Amino acid sequence: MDYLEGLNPPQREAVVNMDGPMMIIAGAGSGKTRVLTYKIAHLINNGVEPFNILSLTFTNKASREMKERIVEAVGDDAKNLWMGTFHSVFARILRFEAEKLGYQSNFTIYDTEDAKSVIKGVVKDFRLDDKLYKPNVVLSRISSAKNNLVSWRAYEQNNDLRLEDEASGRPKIFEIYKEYAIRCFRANAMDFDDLLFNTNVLLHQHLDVLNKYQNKFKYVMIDEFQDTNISQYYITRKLAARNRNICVVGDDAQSIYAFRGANIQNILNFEKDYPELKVIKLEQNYRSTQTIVEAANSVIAHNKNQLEKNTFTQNAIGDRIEVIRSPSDLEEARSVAQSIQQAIIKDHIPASDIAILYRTNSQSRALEEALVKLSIKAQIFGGLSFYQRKEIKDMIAYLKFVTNPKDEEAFKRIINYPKRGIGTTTVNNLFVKAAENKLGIWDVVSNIRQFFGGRVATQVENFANMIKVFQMQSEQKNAFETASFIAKNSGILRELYEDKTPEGKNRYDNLQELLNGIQGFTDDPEKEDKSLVTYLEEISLITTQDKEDVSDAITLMTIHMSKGLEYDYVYLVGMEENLFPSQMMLETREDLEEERRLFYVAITRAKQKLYMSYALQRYRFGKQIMCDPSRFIDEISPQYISMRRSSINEDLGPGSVPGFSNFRSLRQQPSNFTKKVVKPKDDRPFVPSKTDNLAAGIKVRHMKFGDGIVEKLSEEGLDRRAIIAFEEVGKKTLILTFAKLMILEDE
DNA sequence: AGCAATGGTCATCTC
DNA sequence: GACCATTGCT
Repeated sequence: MDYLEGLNPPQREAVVNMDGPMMIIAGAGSGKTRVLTYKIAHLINNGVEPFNILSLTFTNKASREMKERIVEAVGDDAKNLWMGTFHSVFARILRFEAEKLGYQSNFTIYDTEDAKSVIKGVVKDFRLDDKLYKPNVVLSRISSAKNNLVSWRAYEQNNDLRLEDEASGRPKIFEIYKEYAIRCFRANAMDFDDLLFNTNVLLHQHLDVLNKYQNKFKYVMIDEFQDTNISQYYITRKLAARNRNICVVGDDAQSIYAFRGANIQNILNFEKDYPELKVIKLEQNYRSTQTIVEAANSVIAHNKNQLEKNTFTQNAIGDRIEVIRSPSDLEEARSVAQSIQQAIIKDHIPASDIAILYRTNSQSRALEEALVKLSIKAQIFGGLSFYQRKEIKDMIAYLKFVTNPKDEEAFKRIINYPKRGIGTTTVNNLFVKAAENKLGIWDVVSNIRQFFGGRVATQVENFANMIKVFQMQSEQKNAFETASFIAKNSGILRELYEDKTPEGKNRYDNLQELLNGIQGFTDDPEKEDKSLVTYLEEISLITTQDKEDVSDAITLMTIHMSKGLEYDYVYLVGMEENLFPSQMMLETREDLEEERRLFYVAITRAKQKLYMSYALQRYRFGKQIMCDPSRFIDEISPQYISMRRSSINEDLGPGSVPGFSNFRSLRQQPSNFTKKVVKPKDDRPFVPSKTDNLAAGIKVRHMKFGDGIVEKLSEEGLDRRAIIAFEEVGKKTLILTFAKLMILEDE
């Protein structure tokens, strides 16, 4: 078949071997998405029914794109594939089977904010010290328990965990876990971890269900296997137990999600679980230049724990990695922005092929401002997502409460928003009454006269009646009609409309945008299930990468988010000790190795050119602090790096760069540089001159381009530029803040 | 009840 | 610098 022609031998082997367990170790840029796509297409071509194939990916976007490509290859049948993220696929299955676990199929999904709010409530009700039992800490403890399949009952009986908690001064965690679980269940709600945990419970306790899905999923594929946790691994192992047609794809060098329970051991366990395992290594990188691939290899070699593999490329050698040093974070942002402007203008790189990557979201701000100054369009991923904004969460809380009136978090958001005179005291009384009578909050609210009288009862009754109308609407109308009705009649729309401040205007627009989004969902002919519940599920499980790309803009995101993506030019900023590697990852070897894998991921995003940048001082936590360059820069073999400074006025002397040893070394220079390096005509040492007095007609020398004559000077925005006619490489426009030029005075 | 102002605390990454 | 929780005032 012709689609096999374009594959290299290991890729082809991965595609044509259909049956039995397989592990594909796929280095960065080795074409694994292609392999996975072809493999599924190949299965379908060979008679496997699409609805017998389960394929788990990392983002919804990835799965959507993959599905589209398979549809193109084998036809509409492929739409029946089960494809999606772990969370979305198993949420779907849990809805079918919810009753078996005592949930209702309209259960809501609690996001992290909801979860923390529940925990806050528990800590308060238990009269525990909220300085000690911070929601973040408690939640991550509970989360990692669930990801390791430790129920609250098991937690209670687990001495090791209890001792750890005692050692950290938080002996009551297990009680909070228990109460948290009870409250979520009472609210008919599952948090992210529950979606996986409960799937495990389902497959474990209900043999009929297990049988059903084992028969259904004759082939199971998992992408980004290195990022799966125990809970996810057990699910797939159980599902594949009958047919043993399980194919996992991953790269241990790119495992960067240990903090959310990912277990790199899964890859090693895999060989134990399936002795007949076929292992295929995709080692040829089709993405990046040789310099980038080898630089990345030289970095990852510092890690002890890794599978043996040898990634290589036949691509051109390419430019060295340029390291930019700046006096401060603001200067850094400016230099990077200028360099990007140059890349767009001079190298004709489309903005959409350029990305700035950083370790923490907070770094985006300075960069964004610098880019705006040069009018470079940028799209920033991460930070507060659309669905996390207050006005959006409020509206969604209405939708959630209407579909699931047990949802206590949604209730708390909407009971007094917009203001209807039901304050915290009243709300607390309602909850107390519910607890006393062992009822849900809605049971009390919807029958308020049985419990309260007076003004309170009137207000609450009005609220309950309103919700009842909404519920009736939702039974008769589609998601969009229901949502618009609620927006109008709850008073949210008016509330936001009347706020004439710019922020208020913005919130109003956001709400309209949300309604548009819901309409888009209802009108989408591809969607078979248009219920509100499905809509809510979809937006709860959205991944940050699912956002559609804005064309014509450069991309700013964290390194974590960039996994799986690629760009021609990549700027990796904030290469400083305590920032990257993060100071929180310095304590153990495992942490540092994970951080190094993150660095590896960052490097391997670049196709053509990679810049790294660091600042000598930076604002952090409201203070200006001094920074040292990241140790990671030193871990790249020096022959792949070249060094420059953002400002030519800085003192230039060997050894003036702390922690940076060999930047001047020209040894082992790659031979077929894509950009030609011009040899100077004499052997005078290259010393950059100040360019203040530069004028047309002056002869200058450039490190890379050789000798030339200044033709014209100009100023654009903040930069001074010079057009220089070089003898060997022709005319170049250089930005003088960057370009290191040596004035040849003897001419 | 509800608002505005103040003060204290805490800073990764994310489904 | 951002997000809370509390306080004090109406």
